[in-house]
Amino acid sequence: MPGSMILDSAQSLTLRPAPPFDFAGTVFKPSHFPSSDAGYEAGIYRQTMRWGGEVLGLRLEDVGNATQPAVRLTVFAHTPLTADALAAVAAEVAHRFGLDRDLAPFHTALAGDELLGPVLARRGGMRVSAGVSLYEFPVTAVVLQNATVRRTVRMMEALFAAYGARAAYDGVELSAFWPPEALAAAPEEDLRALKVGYRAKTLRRQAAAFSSGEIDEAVLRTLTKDELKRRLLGLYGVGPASVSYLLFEVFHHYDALDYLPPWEQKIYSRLLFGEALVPPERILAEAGRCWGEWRMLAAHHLFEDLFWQHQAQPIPWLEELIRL
DNA sequence: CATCAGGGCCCTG
DNA sequence: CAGGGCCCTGAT
Repeated sequence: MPGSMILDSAQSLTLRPAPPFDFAGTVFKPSHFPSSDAGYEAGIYRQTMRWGGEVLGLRLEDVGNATQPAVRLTVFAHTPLTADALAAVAAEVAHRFGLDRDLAPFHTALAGDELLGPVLARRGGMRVSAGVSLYEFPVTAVVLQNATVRRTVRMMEALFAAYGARAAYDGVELSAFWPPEALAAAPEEDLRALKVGYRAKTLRRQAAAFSSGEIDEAVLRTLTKDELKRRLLGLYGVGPASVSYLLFEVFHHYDALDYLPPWEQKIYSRLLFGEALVPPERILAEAGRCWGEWRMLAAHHLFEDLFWQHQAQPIPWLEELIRL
């Protein structure tokens, strides 16, 4: 990998999400596998972002309070962005981190929920967020398939090392994603050398779909959930599990809980029923009954809250499920 | 040493 | 719609 690029131009602006807002719960999802393109420490979130052919460095910091939430966004770049480009980046960041959404109706509807109420009191205002792009998200879904977390992390880092970049800014050095063209052009055997196995084919085909312009995220954002789901399932390597993640984390459909993969099944079995393993249909039915159109958002709150608790004080049964 | 499942999905019959 | 196969690892 070439040396890291220095991003020494910094431009800042302030984003103002509607209350309630939880900064930490929004930028850092403890249930996600760690990856070197992002980091959260001492109340500051940093991640790289490939944007318009450039690698940018983002820094997000909480500068608000309960009644007037505010996020200071600083965009680091090799050369300063134009005012329009900076505004476009800010709008994209606001979208990716759900800062353009209002969770007040969700809170009003479910503050009295037996399971969710206490979680909302602790972590109320946590947004649904995915820092990565629509192309990058399926990459992370693909390295999760049929793999334990340890292997997922290795595959992801091997891909960063071979095809990504390194960016130094704001006192840190982080990895950055590659443009889809880079993987679309890579020989399958080169990818296999990174020990991604059968995923090599998937990664190439997805990269090709994005580099050819066949996918237009702006158009996808305007589709209904069902139509969007149909289109996303057309992406090679995206099946029922990945499409749920996409609908929820990238497109912010708060009701995208119609399928439960095995790992989630185990965790929600404990959370909702206090049992080791409950059939997925029963979990889905219970979520629909309790939370209706908010079912995935509510489930996400319970899920992340559990991982926050686990960080503070390890939970044995969860420890076993997070097999590194 | 062999076997198997893992935070799926594709393809075939 | 069911089930085999897929890369590689770590657990058994």
